[in-house]
Amino acid sequence: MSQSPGERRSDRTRAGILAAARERFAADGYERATIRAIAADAAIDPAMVMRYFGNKEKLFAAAAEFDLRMPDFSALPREEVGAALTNHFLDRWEDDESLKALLRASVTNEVAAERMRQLFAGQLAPVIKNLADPAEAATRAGLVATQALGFALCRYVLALPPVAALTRPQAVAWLAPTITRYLTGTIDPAL
Amino acid sequence: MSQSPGERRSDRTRAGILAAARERFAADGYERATIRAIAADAAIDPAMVMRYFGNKEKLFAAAAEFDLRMPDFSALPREEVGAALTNHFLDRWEDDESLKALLRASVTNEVAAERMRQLFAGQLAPVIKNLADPAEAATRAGLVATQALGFALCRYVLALPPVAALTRPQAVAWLAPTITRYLTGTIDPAL
DNA sequence: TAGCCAGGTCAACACCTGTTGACCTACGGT
DNA sequence: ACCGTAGGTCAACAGGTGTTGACCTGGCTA
Repeated sequence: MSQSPGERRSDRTRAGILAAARERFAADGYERATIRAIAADAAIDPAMVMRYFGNKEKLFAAAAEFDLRMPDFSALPREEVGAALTNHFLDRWEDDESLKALLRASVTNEVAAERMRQLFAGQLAPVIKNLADPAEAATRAGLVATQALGFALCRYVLALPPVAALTRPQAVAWLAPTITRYLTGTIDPAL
Repeated sequence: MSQSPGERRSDRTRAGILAAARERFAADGYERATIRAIAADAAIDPAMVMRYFGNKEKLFAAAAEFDLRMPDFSALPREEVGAALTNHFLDRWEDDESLKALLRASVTNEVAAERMRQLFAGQLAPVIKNLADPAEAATRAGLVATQALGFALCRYVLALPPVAALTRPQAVAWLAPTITRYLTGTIDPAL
């Protein structure tokens, strides 16, 4: 039953399925990405996907596992945090298709939506706790999410021409001040 | 063949189908909203949907027809435009499910995505032409879209708790300065 | 009153989906 | 040489999908 951690032969196919799944989910969303198509991309039988992952939901859960890899910003000067966070988001978005898969799926799939919520509550909010009043961290994380996800949606998913055309420095120049304000702007207690 | 514009008997069912379609598309997205379910909601036979709208894509096109109803902001003092536009977006979002249907669908359906693009290019950008350098209007419209759609996504679709919990005045207080900057902020020509 | 036709029903089609279980195959340990 | 088993194939299932065409029906007009 057990085997020493040298690689099993199945590890490669398992990884292949996951890679294909990430691509398909990212490109097509949850319902249009079919197990048959994913299996075909991985040059494997659809039944293998079931053997390895149980069912489609679990496959998606495995494919959309995602770590924001938030750095520690607390050493940076306060006025640079916004730009650093903005750059980090854009980096993360561009070198890992999982986020696109997660975003596309979370709009119609409740499991994916819940994972999206936990991403911001569990990975972004804690970092913000080190930068601002911890009691306000969740709200500030939510506001950052609106701008980060909105930009990603417009640029990578909808491909709105003027947004897709922005260069990286332009994008950062526009977004960073917004993010900075969401991180550090004062909250009117009268509201 | 022709008939005076007094109401046909079919107008009511046609409207019923459209209302049901809007609800379903808004709640489930394009692929999960089935014609059978829409027909059931409208208490009608699925074949009627086909008779009236031809096919599912055309039904969606009819259900997701949407007018932003942009007011003329040019009379307002410049510093109030951001808040006014923010409020207008929230109003529009909350009293018409078509926008939610369009957003949910546009993430996986290319026709819907194209309609979303035209919404901002055709209805928002022209208004902005009256407020800023017309050459920059498209870019500014795109930036506004990132924040407006991102906020709507987080609040109405994903229901991120901290974003869903914001009161209307709080939401406006946070968003309006962002929108204002996207409308009027200077663009560094060096980028 | 007869007949036409907009408006509506019904059953079926061809296809695609996730999922299952029976079967094959090659290889490592004995 | 043998056989157990991890890894893989194949064909089929049950159910849901968009879509179609044949058929009914009730009210208006001639």
